[in-house]
Amino acid sequence: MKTLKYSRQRESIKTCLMARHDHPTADALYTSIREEFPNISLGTVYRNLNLLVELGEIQKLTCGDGADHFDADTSPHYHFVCRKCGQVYDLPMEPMDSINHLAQKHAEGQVDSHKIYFYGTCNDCLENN
Amino acid sequence: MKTLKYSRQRESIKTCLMARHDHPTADALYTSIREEFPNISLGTVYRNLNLLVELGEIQKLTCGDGADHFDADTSPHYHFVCRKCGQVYDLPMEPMDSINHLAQKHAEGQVDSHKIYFYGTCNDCLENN
DNA sequence: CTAACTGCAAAGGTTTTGCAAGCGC
DNA sequence: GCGCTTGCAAAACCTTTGCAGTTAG
Repeated sequence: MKTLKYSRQRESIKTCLMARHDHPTADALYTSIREEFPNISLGTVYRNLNLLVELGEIQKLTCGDGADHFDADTSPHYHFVCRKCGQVYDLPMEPMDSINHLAQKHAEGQVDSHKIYFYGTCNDCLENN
Repeated sequence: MKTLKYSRQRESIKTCLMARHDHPTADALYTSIREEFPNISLGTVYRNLNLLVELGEIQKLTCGDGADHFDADTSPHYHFVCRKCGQVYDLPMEPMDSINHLAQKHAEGQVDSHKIYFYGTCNDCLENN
């Protein structure tokens, strides 16, 4: 077990992610952070995001558009992904705790968690046709 | 709209995928197909897999382990992903058709479909500790 | 003959990693 | 000072693409 040390970069990455609600990719976050730390490297952003995911302080979203997205909200909730623009939205609906047990009955193993992604077209893309 | 032409390679890719139930990655499928077509290229495998996905004949699974997996079963069903070995299993549970409507009430857009991935440890990995 | 398809190889995009220097404790 | 962290750059990895040759209709 390795001991964590404070780092201004990690602090900033977490703060910045908590302040946004658009579930940025590592690269988008990197662009933001560079306003405060012009010399930070993309490798550092990735290393810290992975570290924060391991610590359970943030979560990684793999919604199928190529790059992973990150979310500072680790409470159970679901996401809506626009297939046109790729934007990822929080979905303020009740988490379905019971479906882990439902899945458990049919799974060939121990079920711990689940993720749900809803797909469709967001209002912005519907309007701008 | 472009017209499709028959190709032995595409035929073989689909047949091979239908015969397996382990949701292979493009590369794993490529290795299999090479037994029948030693000269097939990975690019051809990707091109045809994407084509088959567009046609709705197979589906792509993005479960978060880096590479996409493919599934010849396009009927609505869910998947169980082992976090230890990365194996993807079919989950023979009832599809929850109603949750699209549930999500629709809270979504900032038009919801078309959803995917659910359950995560945990598969029996093989539990046994081999 | 024409347009779709192929193999090959190169390029593209995302993420990880090795290394020497820097910094927290 | 020790060891975690950083910046940089290279590498690894997965997927797409350009091209010239092949094949189905």
